[in-house]
Amino acid sequence: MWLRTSSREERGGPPLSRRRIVDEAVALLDAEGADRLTMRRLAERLGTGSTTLYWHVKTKDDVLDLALDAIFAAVPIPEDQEWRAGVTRLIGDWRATLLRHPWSAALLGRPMLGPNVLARSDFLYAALVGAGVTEPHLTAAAFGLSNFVIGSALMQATWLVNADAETRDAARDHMAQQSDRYPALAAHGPLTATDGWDESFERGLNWLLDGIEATVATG
Amino acid sequence: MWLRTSSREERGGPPLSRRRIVDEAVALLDAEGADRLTMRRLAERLGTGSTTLYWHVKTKDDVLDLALDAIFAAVPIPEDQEWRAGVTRLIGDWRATLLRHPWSAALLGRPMLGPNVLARSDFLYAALVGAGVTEPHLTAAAFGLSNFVIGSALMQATWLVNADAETRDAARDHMAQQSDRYPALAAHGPLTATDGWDESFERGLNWLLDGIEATVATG
DNA sequence: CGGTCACTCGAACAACGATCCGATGGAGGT
DNA sequence: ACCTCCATCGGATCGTTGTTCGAGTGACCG
Repeated sequence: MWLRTSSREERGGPPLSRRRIVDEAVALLDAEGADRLTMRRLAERLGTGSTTLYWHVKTKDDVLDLALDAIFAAVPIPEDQEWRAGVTRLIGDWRATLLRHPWSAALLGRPMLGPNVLARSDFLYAALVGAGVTEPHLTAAAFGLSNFVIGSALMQATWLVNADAETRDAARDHMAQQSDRYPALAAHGPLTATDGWDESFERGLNWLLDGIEATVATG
Repeated sequence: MWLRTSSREERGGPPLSRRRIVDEAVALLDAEGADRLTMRRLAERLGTGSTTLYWHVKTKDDVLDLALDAIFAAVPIPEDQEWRAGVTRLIGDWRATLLRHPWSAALLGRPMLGPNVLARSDFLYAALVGAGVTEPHLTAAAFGLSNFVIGSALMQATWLVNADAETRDAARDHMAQQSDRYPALAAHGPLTATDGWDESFERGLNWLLDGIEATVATG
């Protein structure tokens, strides 16, 4: 009896649940990246066998979908704000969350239909409608803002993930070596520098918001 | 001698080369999608052994990087146009190419440093500089436009790839079932419809271009 | 003719996602 | 106290993947 191996202490704390699996998956993704997430490794961190996970979850893709939606719980839904301030905050927090979990960039190519994502998309639509934006500008505004955040986070996360000095230096050398072939790029584009990205993001976001705001003024 | 299996006719035509591998990889990706691309299957289509590919290419990721860059050869670099028309064309063709090869969306999370991508980025920078856009607006403009195309194509390709009626209907049902939880979304957002995307894309692009144009007017 | 060089490929390895089938253990009934 | 049931777990295993190793093959050059 005391030699039993399956006491709750020797396993990973509370009983296994979909919730615990997803939380641990996010932790593992944060720590080691998207390609290091394995059902076996995930199970090991949870103190269970790998096959046990399949009782709570149908496939590995489900884990990824759930993990991707889970991180957006950290994006607060603004309340009682003027529409533009609220949208700016939502989009900014959205981007910050994507960048805090750079592995999420690689997963953006799958349908995002989780409750957290839907709730925040719903807020976005509601805020735009409340601002007086009407079709066909409404769809364009919602899509434009979403696409802008996603693209922005994807590009920046690409360089956050490959942040090893080797890749970075190789890229810089590669560019410098062919600076005659890409003159404008060599003169202005620090492609691997993530310094001005926050400011650039804000600028682009404001261009979009200005355009959206103009449609409600002129109809 | 006549029993020899390695005559050129029994293998795949001309001798193997990096060029042929990449072309066939693009064809395979177009035909079956990103997850069906296997070194073995790719080799089979080329009429060679799977391990032979590793003589011309270091890893599978190299094949993906090369294939991703290869498709942008189909994006013509505009010439002799007013800057806004040229940029609009470039971005539009860029998006069209991404959508013509929907598997590319899943690969956008990797550094794009191929010659085709760099040449077109160089044109974008040059066009903006020629228009009189200066820092810090220049970086923001280039990033904003790039991010917008990438995000837009990524979102739309997500639904092109999962275009099976099953997934689509399931998504629609899932939304309709919880329309009380997401009222604004249910009222306006046909998330799975790709109808108005072209128009929405153009609208968003023009908002960005308007904003960029304004910075050159006011300094 | 001998040798070098570019190129090819079968066998093999480790790791992966996924699944079968059996073991375990606690709750609840009798 | 015993049995039954069912949620929960895991060892063994299957098929597939990316990649390496070393042995080949033929063309070309001296």
